[in-house]
Amino acid sequence: MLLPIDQPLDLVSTLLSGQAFRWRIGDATSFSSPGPPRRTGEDVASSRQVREEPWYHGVIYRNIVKLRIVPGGIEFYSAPDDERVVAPLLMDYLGLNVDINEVYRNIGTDDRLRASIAHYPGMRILRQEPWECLVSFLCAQASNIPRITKNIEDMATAFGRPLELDAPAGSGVRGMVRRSSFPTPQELATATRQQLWDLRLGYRADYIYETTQLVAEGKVDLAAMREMDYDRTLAAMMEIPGVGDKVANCIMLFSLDRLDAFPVDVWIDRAMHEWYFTPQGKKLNRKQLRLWAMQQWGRHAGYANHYLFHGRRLMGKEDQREGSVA
DNA sequence: AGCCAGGCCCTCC
DNA sequence: GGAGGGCCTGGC
Repeated sequence: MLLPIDQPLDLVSTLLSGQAFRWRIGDATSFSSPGPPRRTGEDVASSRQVREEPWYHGVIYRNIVKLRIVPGGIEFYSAPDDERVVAPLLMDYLGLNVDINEVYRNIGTDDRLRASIAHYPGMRILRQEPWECLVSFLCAQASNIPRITKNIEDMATAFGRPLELDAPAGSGVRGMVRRSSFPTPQELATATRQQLWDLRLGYRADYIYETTQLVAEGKVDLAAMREMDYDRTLAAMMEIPGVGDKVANCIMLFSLDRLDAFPVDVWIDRAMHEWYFTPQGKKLNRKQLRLWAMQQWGRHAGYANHYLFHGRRLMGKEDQREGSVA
C-alpha cells in the first residue's frame, strides 16, 4: 500500500538513530550485522543505475510493518492487520501529522541548528507507544544503542507474541519477516524478577520489574499522561522507579505528545556548554539547561534537541556510517 | 586489567 | 541542593 507524503522523511535517521529500537534494515529478518548495502541482484544488467531505497521492518501496534520510500510517499506492508487499518497508525507513528517545515522555521535559530537541519532533512521525532518507550528508556541509562536494542528484542522474544509477515508474490519484497510484538504490561508482568535479570538487563531489571507491576496494576496511567500539562506529566513520570529528568523527557518527547520536552544527556550537556554558554560562563546543571532550551525553542524544543544531538555528532567527530553510496 | 558508558538513587555535607 | 560514589554488564 502507498502512503502519500509531501514532506521530507529520512527513514534511516528517524528509525535507526536511537529514539526507537525495533527497526531493522533489509527485506527479511536478519540480525547479522548490516554490512555494506546489499545488491538487488536482478537489475545488474541495467545500464541505468536505479537507486532503490532500502526496506525497513519493525513492530508497532502488534503488527510487523515493512516499509520503504518510493516516489510520492511510503510503500508498506503489514501483518497480521490489513494495511488499511495500519496506515493511519503508521502515519501517526512516523510523526507525519507534524508540519516539519514549520518546525524548522521555529528551531532554525542559529548556524549550528541550520547546518544540522540541512544535513538531516526529514529526520523526525516519532510518536511511539508510551509503554514500549518507557521500558526502552529504562534500559537506556548508562547503555548504548546496540545493547538497548538487544534488551528490547530479548523481552519481545521472551514475553511478546510471535508474528510473521509474508510479502505478497510479485510485490518486489523478498523474504519472510519473523518478529515478536513488544509485550503488553500484563504480558511482561508474568515475568519474574529473576527472568528479567536473566535477560542481562543489569540493574535496570529491577526498575523494569517494579515499573511493570505499577503499570499492570493501573497505578501508573500512561494514557492519562498524554492529556496532562508538561509539569504534571514530568512529576508523574518521575514517580516511576528508574525515571529521572532525562529519561522522563525522552519518554515525553518520543511518546507522550510533548514536542517541547528536552532531554539533557551528557552529549547535549557538552554541546550546549560548548555552543551556547562558551568558555568562562558558569556551568549550568541539566535542569537549568533544559529550562533555558524550553524557553529558547518553545513548543518544538524537543526537535531542537534532536537536531543538536545529531548535529554534534556531525561536527564533533567523523561520520562513520553514512548511507551516501555512489 | 581497568575504566567508562546516551542515568538514577541514596547518602552525606 | 548538590556533589560523589555505587550499580549490572559489555566493550575497548
